[in-house]
Amino acid sequence: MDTKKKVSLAVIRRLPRYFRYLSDLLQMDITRISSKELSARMGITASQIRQDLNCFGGFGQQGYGYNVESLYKEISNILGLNNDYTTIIIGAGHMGQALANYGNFEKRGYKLIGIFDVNPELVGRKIKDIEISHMDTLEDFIKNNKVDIAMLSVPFEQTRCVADKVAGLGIKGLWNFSPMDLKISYDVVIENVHLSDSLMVLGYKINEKLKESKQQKTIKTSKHSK
Amino acid sequence: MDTKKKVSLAVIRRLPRYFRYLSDLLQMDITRISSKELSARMGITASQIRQDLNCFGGFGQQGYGYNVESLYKEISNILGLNNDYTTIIIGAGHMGQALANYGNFEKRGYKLIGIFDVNPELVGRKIKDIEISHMDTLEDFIKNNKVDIAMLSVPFEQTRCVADKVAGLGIKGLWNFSPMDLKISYDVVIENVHLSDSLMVLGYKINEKLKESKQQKTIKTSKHSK
DNA sequence: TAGATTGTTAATCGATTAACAATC
DNA sequence: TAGATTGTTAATCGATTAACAATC
Repeated sequence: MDTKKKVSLAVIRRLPRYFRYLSDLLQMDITRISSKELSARMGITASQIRQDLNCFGGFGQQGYGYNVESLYKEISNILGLNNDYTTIIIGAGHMGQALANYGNFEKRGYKLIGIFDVNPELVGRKIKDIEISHMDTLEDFIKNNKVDIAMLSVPFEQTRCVADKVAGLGIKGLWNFSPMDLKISYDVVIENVHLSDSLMVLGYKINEKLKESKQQKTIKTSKHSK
Repeated sequence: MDTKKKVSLAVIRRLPRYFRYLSDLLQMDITRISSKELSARMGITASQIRQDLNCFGGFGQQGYGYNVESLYKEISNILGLNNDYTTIIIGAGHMGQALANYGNFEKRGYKLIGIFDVNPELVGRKIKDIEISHMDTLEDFIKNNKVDIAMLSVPFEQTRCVADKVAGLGIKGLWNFSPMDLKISYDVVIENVHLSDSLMVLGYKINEKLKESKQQKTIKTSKHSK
């Protein structure tokens, strides 16, 4: 029946950006915006903005543009930000702690309800009113609580095993911080972060720019020498 | 002169993945690999692998495939992992501390040489032998030391200002952890992380899957009721 | 030599951009 | 009504995949 074409991941990955820019506009008390204006702000084409938004519905009005507040709400809805997901953090090392302490997730409806680690020195300590529990209690916890998302910040070697375990227990999504591409047999959605990949790409870009400027110099020099 | 076409970002973003898989193969003492085998492991087409690698050179050999070690080295080189970049962390909150404590960056040639924060309670404390300095000393530090990369983990509101400052001081790359798209006038390369965007995408995917399975149920039910 | 597998060209697919009729 | 701007179709561009001659 519903033969709507599936929205491409490229579009999805732009949604949080739209959300951020609309949120900014809202804060600046701007009530309406045209695709052209938004295009100038975001640095993408107006055509793409209209194309993107129309994957989900006709949110605009000819001759007027888009109402900032209602578009903001629409995109929140599409992203599921009104859904009140529950999350747990597995691995309370430095990265796990940073995630636990990051307040913005709660604001967006991601409620942290548990933190787990194997390290007895960490177990019992509290982060933001949540006590770190031992990994041994993880299985029972998931069975007794509705847990939507597990944030994985365990060491590389343990990632696969932990991921498989929680996936088997019926968690819906995995947010993976380990530099490893998770492939899970269970019916679970995965989003990889791969910080080190990102840093390597930065390194590449720097390298590239350096080479370019060297080449520029060479060209200049050879001109002079002629 | 050099009319080679610029390699697309899509290809660049796959390089760290190749690097990881080759690193794994090396550890497993596998000396050669065909694009077909690698394809099976990585879940991308053999064609794409060959196409990607050929952007940088003919690293393989007909009838044989690729030598794992030499390909590994080639990709390290392309990514600039033998370059010994120096880095500083600006913002020593939880995320900054997590970054400082993450050992793998050093291994890849990213050497942390400074950490900065405005918080007097943090200034003076040490992370991995590096004392946290006050932000006021940042400018002098960059002038007196070659700093390639600044990792920005400051609060949202301060990101733009800090980014502009360090860019003006001649830093080559910015690794931005704030949920804000940096646009810098200076000649600096930027890589954004945007963790919250990633989490929102995960939320979307979960939402989507949920809708699908509900639809499935509806279809089943309507069949029964017929 | 025969088999395997690359490098590379051509075909396909998908995503972005341009154009414009519809309409507020 | 005239001007603005959308929604949407068509054109273009780029990225992925298929195919195969070259060659180890």
